[in-house]
Amino acid sequence: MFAIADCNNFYASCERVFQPKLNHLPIIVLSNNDGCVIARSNEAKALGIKMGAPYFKIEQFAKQENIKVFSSNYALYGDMSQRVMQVLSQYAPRIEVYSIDECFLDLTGFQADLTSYCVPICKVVKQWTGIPISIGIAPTKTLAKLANRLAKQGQSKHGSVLDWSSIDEADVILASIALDDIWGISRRWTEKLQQIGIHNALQLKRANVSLLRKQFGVVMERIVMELNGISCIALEEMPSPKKQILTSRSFGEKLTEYHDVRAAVTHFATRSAEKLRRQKMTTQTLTVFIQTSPFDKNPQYANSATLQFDCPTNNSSLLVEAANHGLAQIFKSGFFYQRAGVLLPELWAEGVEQISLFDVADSTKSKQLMRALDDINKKHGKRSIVYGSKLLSRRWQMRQQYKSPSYTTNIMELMTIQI
DNA sequence: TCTGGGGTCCTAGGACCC
DNA sequence: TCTGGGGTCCTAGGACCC
Repeated sequence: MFAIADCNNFYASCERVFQPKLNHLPIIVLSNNDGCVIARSNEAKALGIKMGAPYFKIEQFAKQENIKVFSSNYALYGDMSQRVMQVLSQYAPRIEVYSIDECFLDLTGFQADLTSYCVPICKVVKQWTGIPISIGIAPTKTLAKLANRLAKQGQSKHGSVLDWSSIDEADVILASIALDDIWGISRRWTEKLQQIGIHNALQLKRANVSLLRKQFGVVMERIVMELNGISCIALEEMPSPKKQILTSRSFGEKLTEYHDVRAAVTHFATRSAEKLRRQKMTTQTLTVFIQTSPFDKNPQYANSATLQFDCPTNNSSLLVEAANHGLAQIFKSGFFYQRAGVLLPELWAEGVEQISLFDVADSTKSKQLMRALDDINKKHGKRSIVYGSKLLSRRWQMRQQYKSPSYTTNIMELMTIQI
């Protein structure tokens, strides 16, 4: 038996915790670079703001309707997420933190009425963190997600909690659910399913499984089984180690100069190395890529370069050097670059890598240097020590015009109260 | 002027092994 | 007249998630 707890309009709710005057007012949160809408309060949804809408297209409307706009503040959202997850973890022997705002709970074997068990969870999370959540309960993850969606739509007699098994005519409900509201089914598959006469969740539940397996593969087969109440997607308690690490950004403005892009790439390589070390991993491969904007009417260009290290490493200096080397190979002047990134596509656990027969580098020294670097940056602020090529330019940095303070993670940005 | 940033899994096909 | 059986690894592309 699964429950899924899902924070309502999570990013918008995080902003509201620290500005309660915004309760009941329309709020939107923008993606990095203040590009697209990625979260909306219910009031903003009611005004017709679409998920993913480019901000510059709705800016006028937002002003006109007095919608409160925020840049993404991931320091805040990440910290608030941890608080919510910590509370939830007290209510089940096993949980799976599925995303920044969602968590599966294993309720297998619980004797109590599950709805009565979960209603207080919502209350406590709200009281202790300020974040409103909804809970869906079902024998499979897929059905739990559907129950959660129905709860959010106000279709439960118990407020924000809905147990799938308490629904009298589940098939009638299923018939009213669109295909792309099902977890794992998006636009392409919706179109493909409609072509073979399947138009809603009930039809998919009753469809011929082996036929669907042939046409769509095992992923679709699992979805159909799960709709039928047969659990195929297990709870994954331990986060599995990362298989790749990507650091990339759109630039705050289009860049044409090599040194501007180089500064960005140096930063991405440094960040990637930091992520590697935090996860105690190394990489033997680095890919650096650059691209112009697909929306740009100017000539388009995109390219990448992949470099190999002699031995797996997480040394920032080596990654920065490789990224700069790769950039030199692919950079062409005359283009308006919009985005760049550094990808580490295959990772190793630190210490298990194959070293080179001829490697004479003192790896102990390298490790000590990186530890000193990380310690200093931790103690004295994130960017106390940086690589020189990052200082060539700041023009790549993203726009964040509407960012709220990092209330919970930066002592300098604590909330102030006037009496 | 202005359109995000991370990830994962599966499959088919080709190359290769004994 | 007739030419096996059982595998692995890698890659690209396509789909999906939040």
